[in-house]
Amino acid sequence: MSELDEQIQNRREKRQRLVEAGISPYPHRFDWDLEPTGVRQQYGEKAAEELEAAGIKLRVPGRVISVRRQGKLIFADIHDGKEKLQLFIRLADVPEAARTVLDNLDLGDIVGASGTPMRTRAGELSLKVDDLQLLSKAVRPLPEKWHGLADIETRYRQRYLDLATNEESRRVFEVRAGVVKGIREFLDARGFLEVETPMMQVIPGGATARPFKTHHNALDIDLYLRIAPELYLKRLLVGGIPRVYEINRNFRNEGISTRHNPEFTMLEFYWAYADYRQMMDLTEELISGLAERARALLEKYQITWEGRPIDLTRPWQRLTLREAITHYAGIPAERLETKESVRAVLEEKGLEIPPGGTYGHLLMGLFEDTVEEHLFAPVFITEHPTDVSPLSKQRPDDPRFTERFELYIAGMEVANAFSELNDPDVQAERFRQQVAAREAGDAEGHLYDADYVRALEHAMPPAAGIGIGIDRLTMLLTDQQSIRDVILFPLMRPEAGE
RNA sequence: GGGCCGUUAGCUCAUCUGGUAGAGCACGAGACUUUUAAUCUUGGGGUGCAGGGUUCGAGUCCCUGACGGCCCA
Repeated sequence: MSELDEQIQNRREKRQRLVEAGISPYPHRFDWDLEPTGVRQQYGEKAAEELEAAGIKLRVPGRVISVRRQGKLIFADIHDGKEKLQLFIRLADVPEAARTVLDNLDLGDIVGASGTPMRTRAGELSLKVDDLQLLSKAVRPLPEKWHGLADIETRYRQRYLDLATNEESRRVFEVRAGVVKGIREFLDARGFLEVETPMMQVIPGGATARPFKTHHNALDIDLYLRIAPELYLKRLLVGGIPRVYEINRNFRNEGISTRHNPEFTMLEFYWAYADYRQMMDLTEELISGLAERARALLEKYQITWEGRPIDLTRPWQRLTLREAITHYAGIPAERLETKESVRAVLEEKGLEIPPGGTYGHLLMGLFEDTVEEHLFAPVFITEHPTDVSPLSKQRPDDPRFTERFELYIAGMEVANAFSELNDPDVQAERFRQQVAAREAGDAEGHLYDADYVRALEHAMPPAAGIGIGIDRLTMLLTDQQSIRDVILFPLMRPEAGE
């Protein structure tokens, strides 16, 4: 018999013995007073005499993660996913049924203990147990406790084992929840309305990406999983919701990497009567606040990336795209003014000429290849070319560029925002240009959305809008280098035999 | 899609140049009434990712494939 089969069989036999003794291995409920974390919070500071004098009775549930048997005395640690509590059990103190449970107890079992908080000779806060109940029998063993579960593949495929054994992993997802909660509090306090817009769309818009395709049988139409909620949220601006946001999933049918999962979570919000400069101020405030929250949850002195501290002190640097290229790649400003001169720079540096081939594509390509990697401290990169920003408002003084910014922190693009284009005729023309580019072979060009143009014809207030990737933001705040470490169940190829 | 790396006991990892696969934890049996990575005695546990090849002999060398990781596109 293999090792694993043997352990499982042992556990199943123990379970059978319990059943034969009239003890259910899966009872229906347990009325409890505190979990281990709560017991620590409430009694962690109390002295031994104080606890003894108080003589409090508590019922505490948790998973057994460690057992130290010492003759007629048993020490066991139970865990609630966050903290552990030691059970101090004298066999003489507990009823027959509890002794049967203890005789057949395994690591990983979930139990409910009744007893009195006390302190052992070694000073460890413990529950002096007078009764113990099995709440759920584990017939399969947990990974070893000391090293935890290290195998990356198993951590992603069997996240429950990762969470059950690795404290750090659990923390990351607590921070993620804190980030989302913090965003809601921040926006709700400023009068933003949270909404949900379609995930299944007839015309996938609002971003440049390849969509997932699906089909609705009753209507017999092809649908696409959304690549962004943008165009729907702006329809709501037209409809008279001047401050609106959505935190939800987007889907992009592209490669998988440490920074890309096919489904990922985005915050988008739209703020009527404001422009992209005001949006930069608000973004600083929002993300600084979220960083504070993350620091508190992680009990960290400072946010770090690959161990290197990130200085989030405001205000953050603001550079135009062209200034950034001049500063980081040493290209004179005058060489960034025309398509031909930018192409010459790319050729001189031996860099790839991006497809699409417009001035904007070339300038963005140069930026990505020479600047992005240097952007560690938070920096707003502004004024992206108009032809790569089909939903952004142009600068009044130079229509080649838009009122747009991307926020970079630790080399990662964290946010993308702009003053929203609300002239219906200009928007229609931009869509036409995108469609033409698509027909010329640019697979990522936007599709023409006639209803969206019609909505703009009814007047959309001037507004600034932003998209912030929740996964990447969580990576940044928790110092996790892979997006798979901040998504509970990242997409994996199915295991053999599935 | 390309390059490099990984896959050995339930878990974490060893096994130099090819010569009968080991440890710690976990597991079984026993001892122990203040342990906390408990300790002590003792025992069991392997399709070395899969398939093919070279060889007297392959976990180890070669080829193909699967899954995963990192980097690049």
